[in-house]
Amino acid sequence: MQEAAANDASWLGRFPELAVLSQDDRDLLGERAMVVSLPAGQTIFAPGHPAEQFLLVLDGTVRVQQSAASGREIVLYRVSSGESCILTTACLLSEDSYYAEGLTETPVTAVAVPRAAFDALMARSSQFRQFVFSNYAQRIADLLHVVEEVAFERIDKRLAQRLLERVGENGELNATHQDLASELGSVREVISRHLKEFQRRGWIDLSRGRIALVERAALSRLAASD
Amino acid sequence: MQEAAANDASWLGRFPELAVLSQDDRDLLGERAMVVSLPAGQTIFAPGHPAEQFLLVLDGTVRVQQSAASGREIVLYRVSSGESCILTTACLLSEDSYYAEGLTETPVTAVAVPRAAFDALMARSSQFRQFVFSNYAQRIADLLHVVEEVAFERIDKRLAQRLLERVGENGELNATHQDLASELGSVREVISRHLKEFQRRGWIDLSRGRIALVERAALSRLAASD
DNA sequence: ACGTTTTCGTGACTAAGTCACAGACGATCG
DNA sequence: CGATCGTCTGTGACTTAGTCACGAAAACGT
Repeated sequence: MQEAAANDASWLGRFPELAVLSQDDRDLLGERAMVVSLPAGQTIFAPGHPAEQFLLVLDGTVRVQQSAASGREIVLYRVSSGESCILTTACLLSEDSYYAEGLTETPVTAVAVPRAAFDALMARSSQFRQFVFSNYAQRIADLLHVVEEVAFERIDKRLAQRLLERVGENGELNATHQDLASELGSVREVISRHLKEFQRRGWIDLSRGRIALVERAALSRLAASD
Repeated sequence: MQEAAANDASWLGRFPELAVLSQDDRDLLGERAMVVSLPAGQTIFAPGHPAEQFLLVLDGTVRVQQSAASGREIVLYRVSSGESCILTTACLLSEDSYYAEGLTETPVTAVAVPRAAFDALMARSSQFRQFVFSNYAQRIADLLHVVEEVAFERIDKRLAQRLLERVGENGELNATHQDLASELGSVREVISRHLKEFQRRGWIDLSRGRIALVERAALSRLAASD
């Protein structure tokens, strides 16, 4: 973890909801918060290893996922630039362990607000409270969305959605079948078979660790089907 | 909705975490909060119909569930005596609609804290903030548990767990197969078949709208199996 | 007692997940 | 270059879960 100079709160521009803070509150953040850099693949929080800071992501993405004893995993949501990793604060307060973990998916630059500064801002700034609450609300909405998908949606539809979500500018994704299975809380074999069927229909092109989307429209249609 | 006399904050005894509030804060709740009575089957909040008050449940239970377009449902968690219906506050802040709804499952007595009083307490009482945050944390933990179960657990195990959870003092439950399917986010036929199998093994006794647990130990074993 | 509504049972089928193993690709190193 | 090794992918056979289409049985009201 690298620290930048304190007192530099230029990063505040990334968080429109914090722009409304008073000068005093902005100063507090400038003084107490630190910009940190994390490599990809770093664990931010995990069961039995809660985070001690409130993180605001500037660059990169943090993946929050749940792992089962069987080894199966499911991605709950991602925290990206301009968003906060609010679950870390909830982790601190819950006696029950969480079984959710946060990992940096890319190198991440983030602002770490120490617990004491976080508490102080919660106490004195209604705008900051508003920011924190709307973050909670967003994450709860994300979790409800996951429940809905896992409980009620077909896997081929969900797979098509993910392919479209995660495709890069070049129309490709670098992901193994196992990676996609872990995204969706499914297993490789099932994903492999559906990908194969997509390929048979000419929708995608498969190679080892790489998927190229050929017929985006067809995938979109499946992704939007009821 | 019936209101009780204001200024009577004797209900505070039900919330140990609020016992630590200052006298001023307790007075505020006594003055502004109102005890309300709701019949069973009442909708507390629903998509496009958010609640405008922070509810603290004194008696009865509120069921929070999610409904899919197909008609399938899943219970997310229940709010019972001494707990708060914190999702209502998150609902207010989230632009995305929620698709979760809250229903009184029994007649419910609750304390309704108006928005303004809630905001005032959040501003001035760290203990109240602590209370609200730990409520959020608990509900998030509940949601994570639902995700884990739906994504990774077998339906027979989950069914056994529910039977044990929801059985009454007399060793019976009044629930249709459809009710149990809606609890678990499954469908009636699947539940019927598993119940039938449980009965064949002598674990339960079935009659219309009623299930009697005969071999609780066997159900517990299944519920705890990995 | 009769028709109506709700609940439950069941067979035949599709979708998803499990298990076991084989083959194929790509990097690395003599 | 070709052999080797770890990872990734393909596939068949099977179990579990969900869908669809019925029909039968139990409770309910009049």
